[in-house]
Amino acid sequence: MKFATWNVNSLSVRLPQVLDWLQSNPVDVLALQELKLTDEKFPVDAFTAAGYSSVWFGQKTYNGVALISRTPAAGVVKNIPGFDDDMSRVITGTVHGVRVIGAYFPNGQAPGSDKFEYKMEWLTALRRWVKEELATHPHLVLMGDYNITFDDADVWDPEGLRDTIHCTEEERYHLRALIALGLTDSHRLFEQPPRTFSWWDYRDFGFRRNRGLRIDHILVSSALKPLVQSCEIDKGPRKNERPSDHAPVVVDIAV
DNA sequence: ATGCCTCAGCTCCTGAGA
Repeated sequence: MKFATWNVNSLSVRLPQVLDWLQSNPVDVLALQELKLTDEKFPVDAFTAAGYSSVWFGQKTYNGVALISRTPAAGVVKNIPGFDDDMSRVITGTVHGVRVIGAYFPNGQAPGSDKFEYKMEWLTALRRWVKEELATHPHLVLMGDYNITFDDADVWDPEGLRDTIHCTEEERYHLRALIALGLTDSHRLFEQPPRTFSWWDYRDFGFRRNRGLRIDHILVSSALKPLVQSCEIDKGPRKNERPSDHAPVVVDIAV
């Protein structure tokens, strides 16, 4: 099975690109983030016509997540149970026995800000939710836009960006705490080219200069780890006209 | 230069993203 995650930065704008990409990359599950549309505007018919089932959790202007899958997702849960949140950031469902959590982690803006504090609380709540889900679903994939880099290798300018948002020790602590639940970063299971990123700033020719960050991740449970065949970041869509600032990440798991 | 793009919306500027 192939699993992919893609922050599309407005599904209304990016729908044709998503459909094109799915046609060339017929993955089994695609997690989308930053839909930036309300539930009634979700283009369910377009995905149905493309042979995909959809579950979604939209929001006006900001956030919004979805799971697009070849076979319908079961046991769908929206956001983090027990964590009061007015933003639509998480959608969970089971596809072919694999529990899939698609998540749009908070940006956090800047260390010390209210939004950073919210990010920390959200990360603590997410970890509890993932731990609960792992207890009943040994086959689990946690994927999405994490808005956190693991270490310097994920950052185009580690010195210049040290301790800035996405690169702080506090954020990385939470990322390691997710790993400590028994999850593995599928990207690092394989030899990867240096300076491999998943996001590039729209400004200042960020993509052309490969000034990016690796902040979109696919973490897999310990039962899935030995079954992971590949993990690739597809820079193709970033070369489109009017691209998302993020590229899709794709993992192939023999399950 | 708290900017440089891009997107949404109470749209001709502002907030947010990362």
